[in-house]
Formats: sequence, C-alpha cells, structure tokens
Amino acid sequence: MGLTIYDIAKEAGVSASTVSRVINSRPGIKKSTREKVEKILKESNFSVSEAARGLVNQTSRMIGILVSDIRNQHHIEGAYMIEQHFMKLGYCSLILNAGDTDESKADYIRILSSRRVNAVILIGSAFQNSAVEEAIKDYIPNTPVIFQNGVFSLPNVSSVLSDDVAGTYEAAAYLYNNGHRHIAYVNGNDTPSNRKKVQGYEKAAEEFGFEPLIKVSEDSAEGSAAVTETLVNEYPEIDAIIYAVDLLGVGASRKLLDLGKRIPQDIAIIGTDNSPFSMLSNPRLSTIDTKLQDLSSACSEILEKAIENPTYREHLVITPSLVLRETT
Amino acid sequence: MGLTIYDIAKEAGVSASTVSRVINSRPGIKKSTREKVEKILKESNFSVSEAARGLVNQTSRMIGILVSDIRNQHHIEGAYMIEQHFMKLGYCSLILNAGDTDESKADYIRILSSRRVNAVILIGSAFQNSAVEEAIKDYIPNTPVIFQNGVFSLPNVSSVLSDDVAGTYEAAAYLYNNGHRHIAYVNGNDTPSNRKKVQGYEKAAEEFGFEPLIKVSEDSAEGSAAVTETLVNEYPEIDAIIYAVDLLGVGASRKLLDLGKRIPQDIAIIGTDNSPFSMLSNPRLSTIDTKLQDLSSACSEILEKAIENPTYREHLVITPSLVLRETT
DNA sequence: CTGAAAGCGCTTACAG
DNA sequence: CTGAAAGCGCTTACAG
Repeated sequence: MGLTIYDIAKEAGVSASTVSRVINSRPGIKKSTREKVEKILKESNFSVSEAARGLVNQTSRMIGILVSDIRNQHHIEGAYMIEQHFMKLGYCSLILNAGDTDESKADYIRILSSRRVNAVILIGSAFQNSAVEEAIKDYIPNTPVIFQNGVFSLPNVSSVLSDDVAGTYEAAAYLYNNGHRHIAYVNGNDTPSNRKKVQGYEKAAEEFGFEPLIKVSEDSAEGSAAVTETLVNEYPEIDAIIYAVDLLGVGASRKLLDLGKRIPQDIAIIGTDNSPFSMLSNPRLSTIDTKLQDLSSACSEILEKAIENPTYREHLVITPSLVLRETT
Repeated sequence: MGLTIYDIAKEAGVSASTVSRVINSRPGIKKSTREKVEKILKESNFSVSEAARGLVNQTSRMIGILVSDIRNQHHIEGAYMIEQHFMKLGYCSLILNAGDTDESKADYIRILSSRRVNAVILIGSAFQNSAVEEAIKDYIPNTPVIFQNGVFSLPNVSSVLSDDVAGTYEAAAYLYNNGHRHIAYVNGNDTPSNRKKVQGYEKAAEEFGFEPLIKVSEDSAEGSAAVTETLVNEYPEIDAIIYAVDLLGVGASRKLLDLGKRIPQDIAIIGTDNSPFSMLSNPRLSTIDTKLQDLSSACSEILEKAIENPTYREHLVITPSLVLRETT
C-alpha cells in the first residue's frame, strides 16, 4: 500500500519531477509522457499525500471550525454552510467540539495551530473569554479568524454578530405595544449572547416602564417547563414571557397548556432563533429570528477574502427581526 | 511566524534532535537541558507541525467521518460521539458532508485517502452503493472503515446496524394487537434503510393479514402533513399510521389535529428514531427507538480496536425497541 | 546524554 | 521537455 510518486515514476520510466508536474497539471510536458503517466496514475489508484504536499507548499488546505457543542442545531447549521463552501474551494474542515471550559476551548486553538489550518471559525459567543483570546494571540496570530457572535480586539479576528440587545428589545416592545404589561424573561445558559439578550429586555422594561422579572432555566424543554410553572404560580399576573432560546419556549408552551392557560390569550410567548423547533411546535412559536443563514454566509464570504488577503478584516452586525406565529 | 524546531534549537544552544526529544518526552535527556528547552518552547509558544510529524511517523492522527448531511440531527449525534471519543485519544476528526450523489460520496473517499486518515466512519445507509464500495476497495483498502447502518463485503469494513425490518415489524404488530386493522405506512427518502423499514411493514401486513398501504413523503413536516391529509381523505377507514422518520410523524400529527381527528383515539401514530422531535412534539410521539447512542458507542469501540489491530473486523446488529408515548 | 545524518513524500528552481 | 538536487519540518537509528 501507500504508493509514492517515485513508484509511479519508476513504473512510467520518468523522474518524480515529471510525475509531480503531471499530477499538478503543469504545462510543458510532452503529450505522450503526460498520457503515459496519467494512465499509470489512474491504474494504480494513486492519491497524493496532502501532508507532504502541504509541507512544501506551506499550507494545509484545511480550515478549523470550533463549535462549543456540535449537537446544537443552531451551531451545526453554521458549520455546515461553511464546510460546504470551503470544500468547493478544496479545503477540508476540521470541525471540533471545543468543550465547556475556557481552558479546553483555548486548548483547541493550540490543536488547530499544530494542524496549521489556513483559517479558523469560532461559532458561538461562548468563545468570548480571555483564555481563548490569549491563545489566539499566542498561537495563531497570523491566521485569519472569524468569530460568529463574538468580538476580539485582535488584528486577525473578524466578527459577524447578531444584535442580541436589539432583538429582545424589539420583542418586548412588540408585546408592550400590544397591550401586555407583565412581561417576564426566562434566560438560558450564562453566555455573552444571553447576557446581551437580557440587556435588551431590561432596556425595554425601563423605557416602557414595566417591572422586569427574570428567571433562569437550564437548557432543556423540561427545565423551562418547571421554571415556567413556578413563575406563573408565583406571579399570576404575567401575561407574556420571552425565552432566550426557542427550545425553552417550546417546553414552556406545552406546560402552560397543561396548566389550563390559553396561548396567546392568557399568556403570549416569544422564543429566540427561529429554529426548526419553533416551526414544528404546537402551537407554532413566535420567535426572534437571529438570521443564522445570513450570519453564516457572511462568515464564509469574509473568510474567503481573509484567506486571500490575510490583512483583510471586517466587523458585521446583523439585526434580528420578529417572526410572529401562533403564540402572540 | 512559523517557528521550527531548529529555531528553538539555536535559541537553546542544542541540536534539533534534542528539541524533538524534549517535545516528545523521550527519556535520556539531562534534566537541566530538558528544562532549558522546555522554557524556550513555552516562551515562544511553539507548536509542532503535525503534518511534518505525520510524514515521518506515517500517520495523520486524523479520522474521517462521512455524513450525507451533517444537519441531520440523527447523524450528527453519531458524529459527535465519535469525535469526542477520538479527540481524547489525540485524533482530529475530519467531518465531511458527502453530498447527495453516489459519485460525490465516492469522491470523498478519495479525499480522505489523500489526507491519509487513520480510519473512516460512514454514517447512514445512503453510503450503501457500488460507487462507494469501489472507492473503498481502490483507495483505502487497508484503512479500517466502520459503516453505521450499512454493510460492505470488504475485508476492512466493519458494520453496526439497526435492525430496521424488525423495528417497523414490531410497531405494526403492536398496533395490530391493540385493535388497529387499517394501518398505513408513510415512507421518506429512498434509502436502503427506509427500504428495510418498508419490508418490516409488509411482513407484518402479510402475517397479520391487513391490507398494506404505503405512501411516500418528502423529508419535511410540511410534506408529511400534505401526504397525510390526502391519505386520510382517500382512505377514511385508516386508524393508524407509521412514519419512517419522527419528523414526518410530527408534521402529520399536527395536521390530523387540524383536521379534527383525535390522537390516538381516531388515529394512532408511530414515528421512527426516538429523536428530540418526538419528545418535544405535542402530543408526544410514540416512536421506534433505533438506539442511536448504542450504535455510536459501538462504532467508537470497534474503530478503536481496528486502529490498533488493522485486521480487526466486526458486524453488529442492534434491535430497535418501541417507545410508547401519547400518540398510541 | 547529545548531535549529525538520513529519510518521510512531495514541489520547484536550476540546468541541460 | 525532463531530471537531479535541495528543501519543507519533523523523528529516529547510529555514533560518540
């Protein structure tokens, strides 16, 4: 197994240089030798070692995609679009789960550095921490990085953000303007993105003059159901709830129906992300669309420019919009 | 940028060999030199080139995971488990979308061959075709391959299967034994796995003596809703429907409620896969649990053995079980 | 305990 | 149009 270019050369009665030229479609090879070499290449199912090739060309033709949890539908959609885009350009994607802790995330930067990837994508605001920032500065200071939903003040890091503050603010404003006066907020995991969502909610509360009421749920439908039940028992006057993630909204709406509440007549619900869940749930969930598609395609475009021109850098903010369905 | 081992060596006043030995924790280095080199390594944020290292060690320490569509929750869960497992062992995962056509899937085998991955995982029965089989035989005849939900008669390919025939058969038998006499089946995409599910349904129909009725839906909740509506209008006697995928069952149950049918009193529904959708839907979907977790961990275990011992090979079949919730 | 040398599988000036 | 040689960044016998 493991044929090399020299094996092919010997078989064809030419030098390795010639074989290399044929493989890479370099000009200036006699047609007959080219054909002879191509034939042998094909017959022996030769495939070049990208590692060896990368060593001399000083490129791996790989890009690293770091996701805190690949099973998160929202994140994997982003990874998918980027992977597809770059595969067409001949790049393989190293899609890695970067784990929960700041330290493990930083470790993964080091791993990508060892693999000499041509670019790095960080998906999710969970990467917003100083361990990751340090690791980028120390280990991949010259590799283009795109941060989806986060920002680092480093010369090689571009970013594409959803304006989380605006999204939640708009949702709360909509509810208020439609007569709701007791609007609660249920947050998920403590991430920078979720903190910004809370800010938007608080901003609306202050501006419109309603009393802010915030609870935290673990990231599951069951967790949200439990939190929601406590919430409406404790504060029966609540007439609307915004959830930091669609999944929480789905878990909650089901529980509220079980408790005999009507949606949206008694309580209106708005989720976040416009995920597949929001469309499939019953009743269909109104949601803050964070424009995942747009974010991901912007990432791909910026990255492509950054690979060509390593000093290219861009910061883009995309404003979410409200999608009204059956829970408002 | 791009420090090499020679830069470190010069800085430390030793040879590259010594630096290499320190990096790889080889014994027989004077403590003081080791410490001196380690200090410089750390200070300069050195990271070894895995490509160069792999070239001499004849290993890439990468594994290739081929998925027909990474956005499929069911597939990505499998990829996740394997990625996590192998990252702990120092392997990076190349997770690739292998595309729709047989040819593109075969192309990806070639790509993985060029990357000299230490093992390959195929996730999903969609890889069951001769183009892929040929590509494996031609390009990676000595690389351990695990086929999740499919089989190839090649010496280097292990497989881990869910017994799809048995799963659907059992679901139909359960419905029949609980008094249903007009049990329909709605299939999804034409994959080997889905064909086996249909077989199980037909086997039950023949054995229990009910009339088989099979429709095909595109792979979306909307598609299934449409197909289901036509189905119950055309055959009002239907009292149970089995769906090849949970998503189809969810789309259908919603449509049936809209049509004024009661679930399960008028029509019982069973989905397939025990996916997150099935638990979140309202009503909660009864489903055929294809034991994804078990499949994936079996994959990891077999693969680990196969990497150590390249002639290791195993074929495992896991029997699905029925999970009864609110739609039966 | 340490270093010089060869080699992993390629590509690319340089000569001819 | 083609080949010999050097080099990409490592590791590992072999000598000392």
